[in-house]
Amino acid sequence: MTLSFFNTLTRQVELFKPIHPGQVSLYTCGPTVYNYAHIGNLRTYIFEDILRRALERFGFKVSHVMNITDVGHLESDADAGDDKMALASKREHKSPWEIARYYEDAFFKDCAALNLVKPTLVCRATEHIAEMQAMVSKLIDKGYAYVVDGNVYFRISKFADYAKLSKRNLSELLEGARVDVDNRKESPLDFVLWFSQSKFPNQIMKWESPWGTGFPGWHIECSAMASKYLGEHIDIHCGGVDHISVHHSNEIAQSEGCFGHPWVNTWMHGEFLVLDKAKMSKSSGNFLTLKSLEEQGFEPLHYRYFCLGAHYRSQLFFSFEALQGAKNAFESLKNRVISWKLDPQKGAHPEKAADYLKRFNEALANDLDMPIALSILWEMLKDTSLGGKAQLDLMRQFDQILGLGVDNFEKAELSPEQLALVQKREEARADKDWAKADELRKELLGLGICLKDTQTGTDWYLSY
RNA sequence: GGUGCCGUGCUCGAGUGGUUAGGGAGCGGUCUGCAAAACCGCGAACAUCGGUUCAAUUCCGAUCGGCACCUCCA
Repeated sequence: MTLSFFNTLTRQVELFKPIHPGQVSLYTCGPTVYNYAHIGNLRTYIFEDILRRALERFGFKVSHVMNITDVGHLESDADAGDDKMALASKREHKSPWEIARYYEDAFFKDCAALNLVKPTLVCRATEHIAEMQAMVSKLIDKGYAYVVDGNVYFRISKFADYAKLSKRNLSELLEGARVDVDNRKESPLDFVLWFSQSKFPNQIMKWESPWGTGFPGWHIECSAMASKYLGEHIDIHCGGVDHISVHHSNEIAQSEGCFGHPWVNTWMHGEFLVLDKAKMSKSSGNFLTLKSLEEQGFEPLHYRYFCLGAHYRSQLFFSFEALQGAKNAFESLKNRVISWKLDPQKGAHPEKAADYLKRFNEALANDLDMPIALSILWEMLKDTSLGGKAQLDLMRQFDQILGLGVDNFEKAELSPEQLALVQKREEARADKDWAKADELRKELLGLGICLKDTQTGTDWYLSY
């Protein structure tokens, strides 16, 4: 069985073959840390987490690098709009550095809550200014970049393959380009590598450079850091679909211009989570965070499960109703797992487990087809001929990919007061005082506890 | 304006040239003092209009609708 992935570069599902046998270099574009990550951002990191886990299941040693964009960037290369770090800084009365560290920390807390496997290396843009400058210098030397008034721009016309990722022709892009007020550029499509002259002369985050004191363009950080830690030729680079036509196209141009050879073998992009018929936008402030979901009674893992229901290359429409469905399914799954843990029965046909695992892995290998993987999971959950023991074992293996935290599923503890109520009801039942028993049941239900009368006594579980 | 993707039952969401996806919700049943959980069963779909074909939800075209990208953005 071999992994296959959809490669944006070729627009096809391809058999995955690493550059070095048994090893994979993976670069995933990280967050810009001027605000909380919203659930749309997080969907992409969940997709990348499944990818990471899949690679490891198939035996690869993965070097996974993620950047943290902690430098402020303008809304466009044309020096228009606002610097989001500076805005946040003003809003919260903190220095840009404090803002960056605060939201970086918040981001990793969200990741942990979603059971995302940590990248093997996380790197901050502000700690790699020298590497970026070195790359910019090299691009100038090779004629791929030019300096105007202290700003450095990438010369698109020099890089013939500029549209190879976006599959759009240059004249089309030029026609579509919005009015560009930066007349320092040779072409509207040229993008900034280094900014010394911006409308923010009092920029707090700034560094000395051969071209003037300023800050790097947005795209250069990924190229500089990816090559520093993963080399000049990497296996997989991921991000959201919005990055295809600008950010990643620019990264390819500057990296391949600099190195003189192809840079990334496989480009993978996660589709958007769509909310209220509009995409969630971090910069417009219209977004939901993990915290907003928690305030409505949803745990981070409910959201993770919700995301697994759709293929990463399909748009996923968010609604609280749909999330509630995911929550119900997740809790039902959890209760099954707990019952297996408490009473691992041997089934009539535990040997069928191997087939379920094979089918699950096949779905995974087929461009991370999690909706199919989930349907196999549910088929397995309901197949009592396997027996709880085999089902639990299989569930643990599935969960190495799904990341739902099966090992942490435990029967919740009741407080002594709650246990006393359960006891009181049992006594009422023994006395056949049904009215009192029902009243106590109702009281417990108000505390989120459902009772289940069995032959061996009264059992309980948490309602959801 | 340009480019691309998509349109499946009450809902979310896979998939396929002829044969059951799956989850949630709903309904009926078994079980129960009553419940709950579990289990069994049930209903219901492929935007519209043409075309290709023995056969189309699946292929082709048009229309309508939605979304995304072209600008910081997952």
